[in-house]
Amino acid sequence: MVTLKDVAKEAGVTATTASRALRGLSSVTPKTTQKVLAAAEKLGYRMNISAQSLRTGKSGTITFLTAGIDGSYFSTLAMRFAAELNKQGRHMLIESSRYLVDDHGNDQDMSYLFSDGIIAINAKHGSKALESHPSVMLEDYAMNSTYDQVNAPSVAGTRAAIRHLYDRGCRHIGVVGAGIPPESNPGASQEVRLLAAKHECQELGLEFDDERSLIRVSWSRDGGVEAGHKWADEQLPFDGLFCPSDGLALGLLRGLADRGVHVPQDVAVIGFDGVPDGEYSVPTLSTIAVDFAGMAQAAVSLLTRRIDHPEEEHYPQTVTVGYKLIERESTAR
Amino acid sequence: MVTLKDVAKEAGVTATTASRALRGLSSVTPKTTQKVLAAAEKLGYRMNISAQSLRTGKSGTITFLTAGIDGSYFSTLAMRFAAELNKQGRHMLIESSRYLVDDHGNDQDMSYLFSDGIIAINAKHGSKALESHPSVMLEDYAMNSTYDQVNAPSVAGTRAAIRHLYDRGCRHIGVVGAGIPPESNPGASQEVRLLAAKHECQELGLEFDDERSLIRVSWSRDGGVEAGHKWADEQLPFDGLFCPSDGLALGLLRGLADRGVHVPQDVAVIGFDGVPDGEYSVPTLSTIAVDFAGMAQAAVSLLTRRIDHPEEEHYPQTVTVGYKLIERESTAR
DNA sequence: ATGAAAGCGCTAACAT
DNA sequence: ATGTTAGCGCTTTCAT
Repeated sequence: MVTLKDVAKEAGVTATTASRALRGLSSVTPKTTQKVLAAAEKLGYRMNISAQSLRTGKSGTITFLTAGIDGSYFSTLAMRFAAELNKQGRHMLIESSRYLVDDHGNDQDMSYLFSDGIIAINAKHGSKALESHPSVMLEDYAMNSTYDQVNAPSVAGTRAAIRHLYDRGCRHIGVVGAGIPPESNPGASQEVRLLAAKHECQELGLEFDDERSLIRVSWSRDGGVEAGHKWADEQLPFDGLFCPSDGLALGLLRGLADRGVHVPQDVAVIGFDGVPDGEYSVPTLSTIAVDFAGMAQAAVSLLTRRIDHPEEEHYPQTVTVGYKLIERESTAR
Repeated sequence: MVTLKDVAKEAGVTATTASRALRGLSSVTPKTTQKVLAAAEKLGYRMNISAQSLRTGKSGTITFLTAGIDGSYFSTLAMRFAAELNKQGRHMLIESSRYLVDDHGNDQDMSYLFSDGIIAINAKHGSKALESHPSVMLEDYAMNSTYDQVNAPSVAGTRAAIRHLYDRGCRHIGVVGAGIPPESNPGASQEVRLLAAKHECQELGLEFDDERSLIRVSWSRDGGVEAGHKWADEQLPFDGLFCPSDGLALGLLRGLADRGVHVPQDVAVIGFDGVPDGEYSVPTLSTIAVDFAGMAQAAVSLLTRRIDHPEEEHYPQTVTVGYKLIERESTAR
């Protein structure tokens, strides 16, 4: 293994100078720098990140903590973050939170903690990992959080979606998803969007009943399929359906197709997120496209600041990014 | 920051003993181990991975090197690998190779090299990163490779797909994708599958013309859309279409829908990969489902062996995993 | 079964 | 502008 010492010897300087040259510090003569660079190249030198990290206390790595990256939503989001971090010369470590807790809900494996900061989505508060690092929570929505938060525009976006259905002539709007009121919280965005949908319906003077206006299914593509079957089989009275995620909406489209239902003629459908898949579905999916890139930028910049200036006092900040209503076939009528 | 020393002091032992206790070595009294564990817990000790890694020369991390994880194919694959690695107590670092080369094609950022091994997909040979680590190439297909390879069953799977179209009555089979012969190589699997399709067609006694049997489009969902338009607009004579990736197939379905073409009545379509999306498309997509989990297992075990036994001589190995033909609506006729 | 000492490869602080 | 020294936190000899 080629170490800095080897490079230094080859270049006829000490390790310190070699280190400085490699990092491009201006205190080194251009000529010396050249010699060092040439020596490194010649020997095929690769820096030992562990050593650097041990010495400097920084690893240049951020952990993206998520239950999984399967599905377009997570992979699209994860890619945005990777791109944003790479821009800064940092690297992204993806961890599946599902492997990190034991049966008692305690952190199981903590080795990922060597990263400089954590970006977590749908994580529970108070975990040791989050506490001991600069962290940003995505889609958290907790009030008075001690973490920085970066959220999708769930309220504004949902209202825009409902209003869009209304503008397209829908007067009986249904919402697909799990229950509203006290129910448990498998992702806070779900609850927020469901509530916002209710409010907007009421504001538009539409009837909204917690029992009957909701198609209660799981928050997944399969849940969407089930909702589609229900709409047809139980002859639900909705002429417009809001899905608080594109996955749900894409499943719904499939479920309705199973029953020969025509979208948007028989019922209009709109999703939320703006994953690329909605561009290719049959019919194509109208949706609220969230500014994923903006989320990545915001989160990374929040994190970077805390990492680079650990001495500054930290005031938790909440960023809500923008959205764009994308009108496609599923509401074209 | 709580270090091993602090824990040792709290437990009334030395750092050496504390280290041994924490690692569960049998040379430590159960009683001492308990004391150390309790001290660690009490102080909220978290091991410094950089230090451990510097000392042992292992980081417990594998890099998954890919151009991007967008799209179901990559994210599904990446998740399988993350799961497999987590089973072994290792962690997965995802790197986008697109950020790792400068304009001259040289490695740009090499810091990710701190991982113990690399799993690369669609990577070019000979990069420093790959050379200096235990690495496994996915979907490589190069003969006489010096790397371990883990491949999808491109030949067998493709032939099964073509035969399936044939069994469903198709006698004019078209293949969607970029050109066969000398063309450049944006992913070796593409070329292999195209060739296998040609061979199988010929074996079945079907006409296959390099010019006319191929719908030349880019290897992407948009390429699939374009192929669909072409089929309709140019009245191509195919009654069955093979897409060497599900992305292509899903795009094709959309492109055909744009022109009001009915699948499978007007033309049958089959894909390759077996991503979950095909289960929800309209129509649902017949496909060759690759054993992703098997790929992950094989690659990780190959890698693990080399990492844990660096002294063993290395004979590059090629693993080809299995597949399953999944018959869905797009070929149901 | 436990401890003492050395050192992994790097960089920050302090000379010169 | 460059060198010397020390030490980041851990594990691995080698003693005891």
